[in-house]
Amino acid sequence: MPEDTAPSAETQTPSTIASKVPAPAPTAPLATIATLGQHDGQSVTLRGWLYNLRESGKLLFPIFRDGTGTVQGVAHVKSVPAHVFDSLKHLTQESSVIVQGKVRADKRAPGGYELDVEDLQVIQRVPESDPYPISLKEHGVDFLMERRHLWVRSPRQSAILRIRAEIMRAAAEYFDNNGFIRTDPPILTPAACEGTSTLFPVDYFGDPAFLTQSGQLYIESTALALGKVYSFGPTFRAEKSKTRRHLTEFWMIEPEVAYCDLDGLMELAENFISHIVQSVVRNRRPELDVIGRDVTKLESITPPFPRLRYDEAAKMLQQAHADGHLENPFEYGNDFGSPDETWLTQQFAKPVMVHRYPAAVKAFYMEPDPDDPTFALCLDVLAPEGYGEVIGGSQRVASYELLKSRIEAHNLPLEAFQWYLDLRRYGSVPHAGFGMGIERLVAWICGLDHVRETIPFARTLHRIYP
RNA sequence: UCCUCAGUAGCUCAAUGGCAGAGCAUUCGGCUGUUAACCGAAGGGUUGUAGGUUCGAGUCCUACCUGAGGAGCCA
Repeated sequence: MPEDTAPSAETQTPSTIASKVPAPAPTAPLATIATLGQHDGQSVTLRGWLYNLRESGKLLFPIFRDGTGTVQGVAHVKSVPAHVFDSLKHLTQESSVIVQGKVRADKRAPGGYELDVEDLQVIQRVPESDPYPISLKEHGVDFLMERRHLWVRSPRQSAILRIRAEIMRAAAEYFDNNGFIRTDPPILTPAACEGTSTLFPVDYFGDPAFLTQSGQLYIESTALALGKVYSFGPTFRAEKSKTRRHLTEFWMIEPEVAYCDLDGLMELAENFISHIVQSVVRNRRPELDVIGRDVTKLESITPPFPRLRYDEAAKMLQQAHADGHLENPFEYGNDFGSPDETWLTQQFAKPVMVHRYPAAVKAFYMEPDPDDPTFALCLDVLAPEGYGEVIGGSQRVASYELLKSRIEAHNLPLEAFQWYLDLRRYGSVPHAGFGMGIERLVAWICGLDHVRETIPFARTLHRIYP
């Protein structure tokens, strides 16, 4: 209730007291800007902030935001009480207000409705001596990231966070509706999962420990207990990557399925991604419009996705270099470089699933292809429009002897993997899983050029504030 | 770790080696339908740091700091 949330005059510093005359709280029923259409012709109370203020003589055009959207108010000097007009006229950007007004459909309004202001209660007035730093004009990346705690209020950033939330909801929904059990792995781990990436060390009561880089090994365990499982949580990489695709802390959702092979995994991946994209198209259309995303490109994301063996992709890359589309030649047997991957995804309208990479360039736990053991039964899903890898996964090594020799060949500490080897000692089965980076998926679906805008507070190589 | 680029007013950016500038923001004034409103005025500067070249350096040179983009590695 407004009476409960309004700070008393005693708790405010003199400079932020809204008015010497305490304004009575508006009494009309509460509404949100997103649902104004249900109140056409009625007086409602909105609780929010002043986004912008324009004026034209005796007319004021305040734009309010409340977290659900923005609406333009209209206040004429003759139509509102004098103290309301005065405090509105000198109101500052991002001051918090409770405003009462009559909803009126108007063709000139971007959202279809305007609010004829009737009453106004200023909760906290931003002093003009220290104005809100993020103006409506252009700003640089560093300036905005330094004020990320305020930047999230902007319509574009809010829309992205709403789409992110829908992506996470739909992703969990897909697994929940298809018989998966969510089993979250630990974030504090005793050793590297893969022994490759650089990890963040932490002191665990005097013992060394690390922040997880993947929950995969742990959910292989729960998959053999529960059949179909997934995990969803933050993961950490201490690599000094400095690109538009990298964060040091990011969210990953990982399914793992017992009695699943590579073909089953590819089917899961294309259905999973399609479900997420179509949920966003269906449930977050206004937000996609706010950020200017071409929705037709998302509507076409349905199964099946194109599948490409590593061999075929390699031939395409070599041809692309011969034709002058790629600067550097692709050397068969290597993993794809970033420019290779970008070019490859631009050849397809849908995500492309590249499978069966050379085992030599892939992780130790990947099952070799029985048709040719120099290849791994693995899968990368590359998002279109140049976005690149959003999913990496594989069928896992099922044989105890092979897994043990792989661990030794990679110079990994065998004792740390005894529990993992147990999964092959007691009822080993073919199983497979993948990990999907949420931020890269958000970047692709939103059409962003950097992952730092896909998460409320991005952690990058040079940023841990705010 | 390597390569490239940048750092000037609160913000975004100009300034041939020769007086430190504009738009926005802020304050004041004007305007009864504005859409990042517009018009007029005012205040606002240790040009990232240290050194060097020069009659004279925001500009040229050296080192350093900070950030951005890319490579590698990955989701």
